[in-house]
Amino acid sequence: MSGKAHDHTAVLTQVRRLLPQDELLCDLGDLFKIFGDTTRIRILYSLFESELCVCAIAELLQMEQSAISHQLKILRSAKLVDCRRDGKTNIYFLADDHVRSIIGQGYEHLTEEEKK
Amino acid sequence: MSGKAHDHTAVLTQVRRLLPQDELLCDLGDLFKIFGDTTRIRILYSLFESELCVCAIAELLQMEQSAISHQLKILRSAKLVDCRRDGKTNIYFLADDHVRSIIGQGYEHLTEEEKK
DNA sequence: GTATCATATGAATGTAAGTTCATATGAAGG
DNA sequence: CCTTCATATGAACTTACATTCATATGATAC
Repeated sequence: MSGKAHDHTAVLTQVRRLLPQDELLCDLGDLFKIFGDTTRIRILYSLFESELCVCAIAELLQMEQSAISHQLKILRSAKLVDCRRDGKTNIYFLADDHVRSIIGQGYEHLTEEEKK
Repeated sequence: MSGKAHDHTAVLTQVRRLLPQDELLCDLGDLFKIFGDTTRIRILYSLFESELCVCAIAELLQMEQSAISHQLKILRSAKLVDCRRDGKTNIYFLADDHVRSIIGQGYEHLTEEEKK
């Protein structure tokens, strides 16, 4: 894109070799994008303690049931949560322990910056 | 927000006790939002191997220097990368090992889903 | 000083995405 | 059947945000 600049072909060929495929990098971005929303983070955190039905989450977060449903659909399509039917209600729960690890790492980054 | 629904006050009071403050949840969302962009992920991944100047990153990712600069500013304000002057160029590098851990956890989640 | 390279930045633009509203689906009870 | 509760979903609206373009800053060399 840029015109000719100072040379860094040496470093670049090495970095380029070790850079993952675009598809993986894209998938990673998409995954983290899902964690990048306060509502979804709050939903996931809620499910840390207990599985919950949709209206319980809505009540807990003081949000419309519809908004929660939309977000749960996104979380589900990313395989971060799953659900089962129980009569009229749908019970949602964490589908993956990576959710805890990922959020945990983020938490650590934040609290370490705090100390400085 | 919703009208009266079936009762879950019991679970909710417990979950509510263990739910972090809104400010922390918000900060977590903001942090992950930064990882939720392919360009920024690619920049971070590039810096896994070696520190790089702005125009090297731009050349590597085949993007405008301006776009890279804007994203580096965001990464820097989140304390994920840092930079130092070297003559006319600015050399950027990872500021934090959590970057590797966070991306690593995301990577594991993706590859595990792959297997299923 | 001036010229040039490397980078930063502000404004504008286009697009993605979260919430709301209205409504549809689906299950249980009468 | 019909009603009600729980949830899902599509459309519209609004805001956030990534990129581009033009330009400013900053450093080196002459």
